[in-house]
Amino acid sequence: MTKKSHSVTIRQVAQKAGVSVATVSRFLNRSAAISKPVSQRLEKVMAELQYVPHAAARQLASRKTRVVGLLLNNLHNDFFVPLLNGIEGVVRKHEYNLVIATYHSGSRDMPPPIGPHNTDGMLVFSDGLSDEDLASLHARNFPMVLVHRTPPNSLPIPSVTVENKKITFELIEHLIKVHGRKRIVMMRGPIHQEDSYWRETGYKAALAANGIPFDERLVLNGNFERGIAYTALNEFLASNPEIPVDAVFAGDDDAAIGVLKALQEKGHRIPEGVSVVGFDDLGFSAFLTPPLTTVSAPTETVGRIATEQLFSLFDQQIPGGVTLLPTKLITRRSCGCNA
Amino acid sequence: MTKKSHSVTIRQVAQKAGVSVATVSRFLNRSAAISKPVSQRLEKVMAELQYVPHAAARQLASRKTRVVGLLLNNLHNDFFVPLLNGIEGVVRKHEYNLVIATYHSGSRDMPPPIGPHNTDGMLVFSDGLSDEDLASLHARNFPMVLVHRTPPNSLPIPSVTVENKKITFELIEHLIKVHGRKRIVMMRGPIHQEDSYWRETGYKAALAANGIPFDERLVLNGNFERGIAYTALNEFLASNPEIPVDAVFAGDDDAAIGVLKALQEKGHRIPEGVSVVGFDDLGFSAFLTPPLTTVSAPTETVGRIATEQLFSLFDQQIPGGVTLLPTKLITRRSCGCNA
DNA sequence: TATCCATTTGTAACCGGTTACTGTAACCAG
DNA sequence: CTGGTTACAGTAACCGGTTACAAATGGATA
Repeated sequence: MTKKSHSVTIRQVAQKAGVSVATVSRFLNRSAAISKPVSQRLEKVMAELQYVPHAAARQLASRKTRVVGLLLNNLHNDFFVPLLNGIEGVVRKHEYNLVIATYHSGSRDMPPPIGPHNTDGMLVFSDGLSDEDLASLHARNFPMVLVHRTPPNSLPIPSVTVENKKITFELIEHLIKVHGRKRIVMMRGPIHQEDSYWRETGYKAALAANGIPFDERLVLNGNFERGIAYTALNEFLASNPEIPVDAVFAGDDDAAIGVLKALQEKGHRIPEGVSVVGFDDLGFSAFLTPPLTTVSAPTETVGRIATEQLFSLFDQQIPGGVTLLPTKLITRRSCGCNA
Repeated sequence: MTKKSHSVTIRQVAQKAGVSVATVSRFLNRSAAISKPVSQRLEKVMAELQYVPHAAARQLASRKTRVVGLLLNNLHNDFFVPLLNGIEGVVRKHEYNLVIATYHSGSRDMPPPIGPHNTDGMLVFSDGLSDEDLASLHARNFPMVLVHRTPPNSLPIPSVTVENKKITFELIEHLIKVHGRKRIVMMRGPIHQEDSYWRETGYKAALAANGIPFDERLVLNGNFERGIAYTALNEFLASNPEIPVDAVFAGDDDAAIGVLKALQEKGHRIPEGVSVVGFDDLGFSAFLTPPLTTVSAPTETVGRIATEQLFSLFDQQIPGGVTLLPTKLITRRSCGCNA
């Protein structure tokens, strides 16, 4: 067993090509003009030696990591596939690397795994970093873009998210006005998650606007996860058989899967007995049983724009403020439409 | 604008604590015993200074990155959520970082973004690395675990995947024997993808075992992607109206979504007119219209085991050979069962 | 008290790049 | 022929840690 054989260094390349290390470095980074003959010689030698620059050495010397971080609460939702896809595309285009890590408010006894020490900047989609953490990182001039979260104290940290409140208002009002629903259960998302907060606000506003009293008992914790939503709704149904639920807003499409399962197992007919609606319009949502009424959110675009803004921060360009992408109501059968 | 303010170094900590840098380093890495009073003093000083070790410097000196890489063809499939979840959990448990990158055979003009120069080892779920690439990395002693791919030339590279051929045989035979299907379209996955290969083999074997002649025209490219599957099936239906298709094996559940869409748009009734089956049993599959008959594959477990094997390679432990996880037929309505 | 061993700490040479500063050659105008 | 550019290349000091080796400390033993 030879030891880790990445032993080809810039000095070996330099020696073999008969030039100095500075020349090789400049050639690698295009940081100065190198004469044609020398360039060609270097190209050949590097190929022969299979030279690959050592990332850590480069990072140490140049003080840039060429890495962007993505901090997530968890990885339990199909929502992350389009998001990651949008992010990764931009990261790769810039020839950076992407490190993803989960970190949520429950892990606050350990430091965040990514930060200024190992990334040039990061995308924050996590409640693991408190407002103070964000402020302190921002004060240290660390490039960040918030995803589905607005900056604290109106700090000039760019933020990319989607419109939640108005569309949820529409969604709930649709249930009330078009389908005559009155006892609408709402499954909350993770606590302190902003989408969740605004969706709840929209939900309450729609109830109020239509003269339906708000009933605290109808708000459950679905956590934007099918399993948790399934359990929560089951418990609710079992312990409150006297409440005549006629609709469920699942919080998001993932949770909607758990909601459908729980309701169908109890023999509820959807949408005849109970309407179900979600949020996000994930790829599968049009094909659920029944097809899910939901809100389409441009998740891949969120990822793409957020990452582009992060890179523009690297270039010291003006930050983008809060970017609020439009959402759209998608009515399918699960609410009672298209029957 | 102050410059990147991560300026607290180990020497400052050492000076303020009145010890040498070696002591601080040893304390950080627990690489030698440090006396109680010194430890406490260091702890306090590091907190005061908010010292965070510089990852690149550490990597350079210790010749370890504490990073594991994951190479993927793309990020277009919900399949990746459980896979990533399994991987990330193990990575975090070991206090490593995870960098994910897409790299497929079409990107072969550029070098892979991750490798020995920036990771301690990697998980390969990608056709971007040829068998020769793998062999060469393995020869250089670079820890790797293959995911859904078997090692070339029976090289001792651990590999974790799921049983494809036998279960696909069962799946197709189920269509034939139980539901009397004879003209079964098969949507291939990405070319050179092994799951795809074995599923195709199982498909052919089932046809042969049941006296159904293989018809090349019925094999389409679905690429394990809903959009591509949708387009491919649409084109097929449009240009071969004379072929009386009575079943479609979508290749995987993601493609099944596109298949359902294309068939339903053409007015086919599922499962009465055409049976549809998938593979993977993703979270949504039981809730499609109609519920999808598929094969359940322990994807999160694949991710977890593969990552654990990678870490055991780091410890020089004996590699694990090929791990073949069991799969299981799940019959639902889309094939004609549970009508 | 002198000697020895074990434990803890310190000094300084790396790790493999980047880059400020310097040097040299080639070319031009005067 | 000389002085001044311009264009390219080289030397060596960093970047912030790790660790081999050496040394100091202190307690036990003779």
